[in-house]
Amino acid sequence: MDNLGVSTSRMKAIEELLRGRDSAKQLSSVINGSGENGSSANPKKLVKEVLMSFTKSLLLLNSDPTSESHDVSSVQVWDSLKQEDSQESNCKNSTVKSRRGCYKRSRMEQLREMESEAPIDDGHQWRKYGQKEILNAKFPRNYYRCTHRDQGCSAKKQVQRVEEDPILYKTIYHGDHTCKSLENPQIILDPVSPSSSSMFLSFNSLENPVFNSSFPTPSKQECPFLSSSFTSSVKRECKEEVIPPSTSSNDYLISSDLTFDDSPRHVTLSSSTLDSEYKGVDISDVLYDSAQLDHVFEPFLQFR
DNA sequence: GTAATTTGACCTCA
DNA sequence: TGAGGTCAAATTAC
Repeated sequence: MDNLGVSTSRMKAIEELLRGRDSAKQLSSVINGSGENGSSANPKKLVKEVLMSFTKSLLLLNSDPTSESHDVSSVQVWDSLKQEDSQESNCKNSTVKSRRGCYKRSRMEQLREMESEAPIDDGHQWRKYGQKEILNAKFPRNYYRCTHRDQGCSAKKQVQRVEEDPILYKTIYHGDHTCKSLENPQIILDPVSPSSSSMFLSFNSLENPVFNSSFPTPSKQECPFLSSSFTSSVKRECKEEVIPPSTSSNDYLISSDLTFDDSPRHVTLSSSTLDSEYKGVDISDVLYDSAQLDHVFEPFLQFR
């Protein structure tokens, strides 16, 4: 696609990301104790700036209807916009038993198609209701529907590994969420601290080995501070496909209430959302040098 | 005990 | 007619 039609929202988002990257670099310098650029900046302030940058960028991208970057970690293709087929199945009046298999086939419904390097966590809760071997396809197709179907939410999705590139997962969304589970699926606020600017970031572990090695895909017990939707989805997908942790993306909930202990090299997680045993995790290895930061930001900025 | 997943059967539609 | 989508009982996980 060409970039001529880049919207102002996207340009602003990119500006925000660049600003965030600068702040992250400064933060990196502070953590490394290099103090270059004469940066005596307050690390707390820098963290807030980085988080603010991500938040603003994601808001901008999500509010931009022309943006293809609703999910910055994936390639999204608005496959087709079709009218919802209002035709109700004529099975409505039949008994529960005889209604088996009665469904609206997605002939004219709205669908979105996207590919990502790991099963996408879009912030919504999904329940798997089927798996099907597809003719001439190496991998089965998995069928999910919104957990809040009882609230009338008809959103569904199909997930299937891409044959040509098994690292990729193709996700097709059918219908929109009418449930209130999340109004903005790309930005997940930490339910424990709703006032915080916590947000959900997706880092590609293949492109960012530092994340991969530092953060193997955790279970919920192992990492209770991670978004529950993240851990549940990863757990489910891994169980189905036995995805080794090294091939799944690592999505982490970054909380804004990071604090710093006396040593500038040690960044300590002391979020209220952490269980005591996870407080004191040293993430300085993650934010070690600015070269790695560039690597982290690279996928976000490639849309320029 | 409850919720989620698995899987074979069933149904629709091209 | 068969591929694909869904149902729902059985099973598993928490």
